[in-house]
Amino acid sequence: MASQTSLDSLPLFACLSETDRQELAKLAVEVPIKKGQFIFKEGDPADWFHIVTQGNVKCVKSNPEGREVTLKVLMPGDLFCCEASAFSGDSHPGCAQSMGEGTVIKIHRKTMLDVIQRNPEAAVSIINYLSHRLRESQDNAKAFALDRAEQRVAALLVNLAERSGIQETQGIRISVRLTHQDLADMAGLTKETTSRILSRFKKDQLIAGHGKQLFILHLPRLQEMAPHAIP
Amino acid sequence: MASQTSLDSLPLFACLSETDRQELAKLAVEVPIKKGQFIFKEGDPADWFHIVTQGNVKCVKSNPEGREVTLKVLMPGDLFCCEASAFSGDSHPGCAQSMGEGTVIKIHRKTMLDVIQRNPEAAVSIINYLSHRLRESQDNAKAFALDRAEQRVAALLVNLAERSGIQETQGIRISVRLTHQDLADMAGLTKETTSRILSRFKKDQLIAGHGKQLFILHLPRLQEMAPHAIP
DNA sequence: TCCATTTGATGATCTATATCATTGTTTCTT
DNA sequence: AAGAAACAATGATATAGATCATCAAATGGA
Repeated sequence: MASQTSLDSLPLFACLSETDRQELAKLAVEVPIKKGQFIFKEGDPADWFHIVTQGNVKCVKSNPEGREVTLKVLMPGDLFCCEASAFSGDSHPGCAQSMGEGTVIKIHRKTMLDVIQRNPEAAVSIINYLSHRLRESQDNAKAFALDRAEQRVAALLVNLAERSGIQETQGIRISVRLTHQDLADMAGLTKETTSRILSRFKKDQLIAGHGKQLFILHLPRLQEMAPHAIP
Repeated sequence: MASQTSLDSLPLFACLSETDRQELAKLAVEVPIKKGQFIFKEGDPADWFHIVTQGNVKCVKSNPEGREVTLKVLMPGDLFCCEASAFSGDSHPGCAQSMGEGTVIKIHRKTMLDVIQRNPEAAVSIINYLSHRLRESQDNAKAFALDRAEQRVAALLVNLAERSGIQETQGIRISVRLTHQDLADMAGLTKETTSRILSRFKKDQLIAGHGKQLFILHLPRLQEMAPHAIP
């Protein structure tokens, strides 16, 4: 059973009545997650709807040779597994793996369907969320198909800065701790190529970083490097 | 105003009451489309919800150098532009271009929102549709990031066979007419690479084709070549 | 039906990024 | 705090697929 406060703070459920929210809190399950732990794996039945409340979770797919792509790094508040047609009860199309200590809330598919049936506004929130995720995913696919390694890394850094950046004196700190391999998996590159590009960015004073602590020093130049939509 | 019959045949609206459907038909606009015509372009305001009723429409994105990716080829019955957050009134993240003669139905964002608010089942249909599209798009991104050219072409042919294939004596005919450039744009490759791979497939008796008429001769072998989900 | 235009096939060459390899640095574990 | 393990930096080399180029075949508009 999830604590009342964790559900209250989710914009997704902001539109629910107090009673409905209490009802939902009773049926939701809060689970702690540890670094590296799989919340579900590709092919598992998708009976639960998940929401990250603390920490970060990555959605990954891999090929038989063991190479991986990270399709999305989830931040607190993000839904996941809905992309797996949790609603229609399909199996998971990819793995969800915790990137550190954290918590997720699990809500059963049926409970969620019930909430949606009774709250058209919640349904619209979810539709908007999914539209947004679809758009992101298509952007990503486009980047893999058309953009150069350097552009992809620049776009990735901009995205991370926007989604998890904290303004500090030295620059924008990326609050998610990521290895070069993690970044490579997100950009669809090898760790070596990613490392070389980051070295170049450091030399050009676009970023700084000791170890896994990353700082964006010059966001505008990175934004310029990342491909723009065509007018 | 859209004809009653075209709306009736859409699974998406199957759950609506007769009255609601008539209401919707009155507010929906049916538009003929010609080959090459843009239904909307990247950046246009997304005020309309579109459904293909006849013909094929492709969703494309391009880079400043003029290279293109086709993110999806829509068949009759497919929604589009919803991925553009039509619901929240954003602008289109990509272009929609007709691949031949056809028809689309346009429903205004507000009308659609209204239908959803009053019909929770319609909302659930749309959520399922979006989940499915997100899943597809993520599969696609994974393929661009990890799969080889040949695997991507094989997977593309399998997908086309499933979605538009017609069993005939010679094999499965792909009912959508596509040039090598079209296939290349879908697989994230150049037309030359695609052409070479198709030549190889022809030599190996996996496919056949005169001109733009494509036949799948050996679906199982193509399915084997296309990457599988890992168990 | 004929000719212009678009599309397909295929060779030669180039290049961005992967792969392989090594050494130094940071981060965990106890 | 020390040693083990994971990670980063960077050079050398390989390669899948892009690019450039040419000619043949199919398609479509007059």
